[in-house]
Amino acid sequence: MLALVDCNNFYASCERLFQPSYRRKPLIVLSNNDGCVIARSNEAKALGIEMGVPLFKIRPLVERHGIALFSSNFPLYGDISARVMQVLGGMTPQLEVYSIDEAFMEVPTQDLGCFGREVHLRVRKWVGIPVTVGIGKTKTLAKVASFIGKRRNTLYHICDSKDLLQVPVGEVWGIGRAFATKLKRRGIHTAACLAGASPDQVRRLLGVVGMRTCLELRGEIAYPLEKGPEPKKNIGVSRSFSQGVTDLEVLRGAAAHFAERAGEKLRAQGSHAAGLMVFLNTDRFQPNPYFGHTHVALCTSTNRSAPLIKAACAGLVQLFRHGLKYKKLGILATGLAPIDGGSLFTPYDAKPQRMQESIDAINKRYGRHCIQSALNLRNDWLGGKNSLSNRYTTAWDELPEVS
DNA sequence: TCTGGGGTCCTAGGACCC
DNA sequence: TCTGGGGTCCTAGGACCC
Repeated sequence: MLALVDCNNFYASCERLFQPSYRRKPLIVLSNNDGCVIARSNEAKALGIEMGVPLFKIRPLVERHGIALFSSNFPLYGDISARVMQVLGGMTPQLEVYSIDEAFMEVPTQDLGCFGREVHLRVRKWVGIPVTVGIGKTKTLAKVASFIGKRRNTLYHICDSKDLLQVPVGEVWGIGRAFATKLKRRGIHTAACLAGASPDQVRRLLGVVGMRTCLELRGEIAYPLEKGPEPKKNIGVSRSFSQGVTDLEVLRGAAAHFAERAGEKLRAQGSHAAGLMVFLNTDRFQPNPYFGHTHVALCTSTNRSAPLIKAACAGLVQLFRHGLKYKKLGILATGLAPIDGGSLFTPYDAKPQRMQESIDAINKRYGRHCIQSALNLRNDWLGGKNSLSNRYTTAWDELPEVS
């Protein structure tokens, strides 16, 4: 049997962990630039705040009900997530960390209820975060169980066949808006109905992906538990700007920053990139937006910041058109491959490599961005985070104080 | 005025090879 | 007038996830 452990309203719960006065109060967490809602406490959900709505559309509601606002604080959420996963890792022979707030695990005992309750209690006690445990024969059924558990507000739920009747087909893991529309058009409205359909028919309608979901709902494993974390096949960094940017030099600062960040991510997973895709757009909500993208090949595969920055800036200059007001810039490292020491034909120069290692060592010891590209000094593209909480667990000068 | 960021997988079609 | 068969790799686009 498989369990899905899902942290309830994860980002909202993280904020409450260090500011308990917000318990039982409506609270929302906002995306970059305090733009959209990306997490809501149950009280905020009850007020009708939808996932993903832009803040400006719900301002009146926020003020009327005194809803607490938080800017997103990913250093905090990432650290709390790691603690939750560590606790889960101690309770199962096999854990698959699925996202920042979810993990699948093999249930090592016959007593499913006891296991579900124990997982909830242990995470609650050791980390302080509420989780819902869904148990089923497949990942998709564990997801169904978690859906029911959350709706009934229980600590855990074990999937049984009647549950599928209560789950709208669009709520099934793997069925998004487009698939749900196609299914409903053919009279398939619930998970039970999808499970009852013929897998071949579902395959013709939705392709193999849809068919796998159908099989999983019937109790047949199509997505086994994964062993270790696979290295990422793409690594991207992008940001929207709160104010439109017209100045190439400001964009260059942002491009350098993103390339440096991408380099950090590449080095962290031990990969090289062969190229860099650069994206530049104007406001997508205005008429005739500009969407530019270009690919820049790197002379040799690398994960060092300097050549990545150079490539990012080269791509940017290609895409830049005078007189436009840009709202978003992004880069994507492509052609990722593990570092293998290079081949006979790749030129290898140890010096820049050693320099990168030294920079990383200094930054690790004295703080991120202690040494960085001078281009990064131009950071006026950075948007505001008006309601940012402290990094309670990852920054010495922001630790909680007890008086 | 204000609208997130970071991923995955599958499929179809074109280029190219023998 | 007749115009093969089989394979790989790459890319773009669409669907999904949190």
